[in-house]
Amino acid sequence: MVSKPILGHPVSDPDGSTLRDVAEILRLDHLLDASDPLNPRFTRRRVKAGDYLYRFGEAIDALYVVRLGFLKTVLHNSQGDERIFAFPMQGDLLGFASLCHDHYVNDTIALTDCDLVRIPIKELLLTGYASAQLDRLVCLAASRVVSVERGCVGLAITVRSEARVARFLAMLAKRYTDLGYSSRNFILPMTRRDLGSYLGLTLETVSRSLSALAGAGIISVDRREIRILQPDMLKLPTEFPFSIN
Amino acid sequence: MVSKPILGHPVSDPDGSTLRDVAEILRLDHLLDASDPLNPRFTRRRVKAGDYLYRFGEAIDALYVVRLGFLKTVLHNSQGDERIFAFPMQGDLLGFASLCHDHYVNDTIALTDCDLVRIPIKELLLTGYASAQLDRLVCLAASRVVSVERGCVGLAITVRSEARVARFLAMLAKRYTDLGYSSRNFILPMTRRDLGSYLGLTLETVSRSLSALAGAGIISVDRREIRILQPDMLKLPTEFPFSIN
DNA sequence: CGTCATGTTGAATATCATCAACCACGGTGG
DNA sequence: CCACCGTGGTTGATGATATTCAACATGACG
Repeated sequence: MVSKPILGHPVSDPDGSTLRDVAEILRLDHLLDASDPLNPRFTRRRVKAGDYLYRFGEAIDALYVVRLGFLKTVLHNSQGDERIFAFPMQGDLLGFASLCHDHYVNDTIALTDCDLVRIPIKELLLTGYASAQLDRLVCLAASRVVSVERGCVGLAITVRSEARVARFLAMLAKRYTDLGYSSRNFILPMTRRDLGSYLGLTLETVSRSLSALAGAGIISVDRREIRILQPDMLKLPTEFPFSIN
Repeated sequence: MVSKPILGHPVSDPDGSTLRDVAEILRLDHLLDASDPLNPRFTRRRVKAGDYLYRFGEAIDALYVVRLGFLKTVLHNSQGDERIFAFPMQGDLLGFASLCHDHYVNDTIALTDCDLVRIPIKELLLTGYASAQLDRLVCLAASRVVSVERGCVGLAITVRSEARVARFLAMLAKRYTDLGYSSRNFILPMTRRDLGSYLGLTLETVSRSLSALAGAGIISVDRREIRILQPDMLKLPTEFPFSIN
């Protein structure tokens, strides 16, 4: 099942990936030179739902690219409560913020069973070898990380809670569309609490906002199952003029 | 004046910078190989207070590293109001979020007279030449951008307005310390409105929060002039356990 | 079948935005 | 020199909105 094609990109080996595989997962394969048959091979890593990909403070030895599944990126403060600031999914780069430190600066936890490609730091920061192409890939993927996270800042600041939730759903739907999945029906991979932490709201407010959107006939909600009835109505409030992704 | 040493890092040429200069401004010079005397030379760019460094939608041709001064990074939405999501200062990398697009994805405006080093995109994404070292520098500087911006997300989401303002001041003080300036007395380079836009507050709330902190004896405020009286009290509410920077 | 995690909904309270008045400062022009 | 005006900043009163505390519903799992 894992070795099957993902969105039309066949994977040569269930336990390893070429640089080309990585580029395809990142949707940056158009930037790769057609040559390079003897690419480095990257190992695969699988993480079960609820397990940690890495923990705050661990020595950083690799970045990851998500091939399948959902995760959450969590920061714990000294009082013990947590703040989620990203829900990485297929095609996202993980660990980049930690690169300039010598340890991971957050916890990253799988929300669903996940399948990732492991990019060793050595591979990345070493001069020579095929690193030039890899550097370019990582640079551009990282740029996208920044770009997306800026959207999230705007999202978290927007005043009306209903608008925040609506925009989050719109962003998620857009990402599903880009990946070739249905953007009308999907499952929220995170709890209301997680979503609230991400959006800067309490879980009750998230629940109320979802109910309100459902009451207005814009979506229908059944626990984690979301059905978008009026896509246009989701994006309208305080839309930002750059593409999230 | 511009050609004078900055924080002990002499600059060889007032109108050009070597890769080593860039590394020093980024405070990443320890990562550079000692060799490479024939580095690429980067041009300097000066921007007057109030002027644009670049505008949303312009074709992206360069990243910038701030050598001196303060700027603001602004996103305008369709309704015409603006949202600030960064106040780049000395040692910061600019434009990285735009790298994965073919145009700048925000407006960047100088708050004070600024002096920047221009890093052409061609230089960056070209294989060969001294690009390996430059790539490494940019990658790590970009990682820091992400790291800092995540702190800002947490900042913008934190519930109490007073805590947001306090944490912002603490962050700014820390950055001044790192640059070798006084962390007890400094001038806010931005208006209350800008600060509010950045923190997700109105300018009135920012003003009130500053007054409240002053009333508690934690700081003293005279328009843009801030004096920190009790540094410990600034960081206490909802402190995040990773270093901003 | 009970227990736990998750989610919904209600009522009371705290907090921030809004609207508004006012002050200080810097520049311009009479 | 001073009146005038615009920008930036402070402070107050009021109302909208989200949080908090709480009760209850539902589904998963042993």
